[in-house]
Amino acid sequence: MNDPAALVRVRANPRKRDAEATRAAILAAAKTQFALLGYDCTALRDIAREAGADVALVKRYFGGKEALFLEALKASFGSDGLHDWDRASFAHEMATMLADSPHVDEARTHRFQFLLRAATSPTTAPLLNLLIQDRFLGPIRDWLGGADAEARARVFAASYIGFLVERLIRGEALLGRERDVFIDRVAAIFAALMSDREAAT
Amino acid sequence: MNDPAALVRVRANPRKRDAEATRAAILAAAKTQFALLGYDCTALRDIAREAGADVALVKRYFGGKEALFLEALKASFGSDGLHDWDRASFAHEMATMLADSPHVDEARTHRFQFLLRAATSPTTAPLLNLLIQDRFLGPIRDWLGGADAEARARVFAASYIGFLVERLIRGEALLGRERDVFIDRVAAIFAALMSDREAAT
DNA sequence: AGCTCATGTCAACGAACATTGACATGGCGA
DNA sequence: TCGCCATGTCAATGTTCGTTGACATGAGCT
Repeated sequence: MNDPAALVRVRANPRKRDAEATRAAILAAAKTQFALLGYDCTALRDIAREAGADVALVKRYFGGKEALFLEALKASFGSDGLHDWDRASFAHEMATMLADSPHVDEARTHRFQFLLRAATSPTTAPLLNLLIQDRFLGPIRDWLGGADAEARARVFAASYIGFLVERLIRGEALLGRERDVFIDRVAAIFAALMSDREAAT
Repeated sequence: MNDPAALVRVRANPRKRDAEATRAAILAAAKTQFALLGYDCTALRDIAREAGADVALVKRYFGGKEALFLEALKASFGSDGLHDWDRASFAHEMATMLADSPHVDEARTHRFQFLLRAATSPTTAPLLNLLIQDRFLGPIRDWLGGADAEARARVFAASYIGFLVERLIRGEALLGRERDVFIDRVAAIFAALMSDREAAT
């Protein structure tokens, strides 16, 4: 995004003619840009410039914008991040991450921002149904386990996305007691969903 | 959206020269289109066609696309819908609405879809901070009441948006036991947030 | 009726975009 | 060293968009 440093870097380190490296660079830039701006607001030219390549190469290596988007989306969900969470501390840690600034867990945030952007763009939303099932809802369901894992995973995923949007909208950081209450409440939601025993009302 | 019926209707009921009516028609069409497609994917020409007006009138009456969007956004949140909910049945009714097809509560869904689209578009997101505070978070906070209403309203609003996104992504309807569990879990979340006494973990 | 100004229509502009095919060029095998 | 093909570059095309100013027209007033 008008990053002069990137241009300098590109000119300083001209890639040797290497199709694979170029393809990878384009894909990496695509992941970033699509996650940041969404499908509609991302220009192939920007991706190409960020990757230090030409727009025409995008067409050559990926076929077109939509194909590039799909590949970037799939690549972003290659390794899911749930397996390595400690179940005991998960709810509280996740809630803390959601309460504080977006820079705490950049990589994870990035991936799910990508998902969110993809889900809320009318152009790409129809493409997501299957992918969501396989790479998002599925892993969550398996990780949750227990009875009615499917439905709980739905609520889990929905809440998660909602908190991401909230953090996206909210500019300033939460502080003091408001932050504590926010974390406690969010943690309670996740904790409840991790159990297959419905809490008493 | 290529709706021949709209064209026919327009030609059949040509508005008499009435600036106010034309302005209102454009604004109504804008509310629909912006909510449906988001800021970036909505073309002024489509809005004008839907309203049976000319593109130039958009400029004359509103000044430009961004101004029209802001006015449409504010107009969509003129009357908030929380006051008239029955508090006793709120959580379950809201959860049911979120579980079932988008057509159950068209108007309310519509308004919040507008908000969601506005929040997730990089073009319009920066404009939202104040509006969100005043017309969305504020009413929820007041409606919730009790201790730490601010923080609870944040979690409430975030969850709500998340469930809207989930419904947007999910194509098919929820059925049978999955639907029941979904509703119960979502209702539990809302119910917990309506109380200022944190549930025991 | 005639004038007039609010209201509506139209065509065009310039920018941004994805896509495409023609062209240049560097690296590698013969 | 020479030639070829993968790789990279460039310019052009067609489309869509927001915006703009010039022009037409109808309703209401004198």
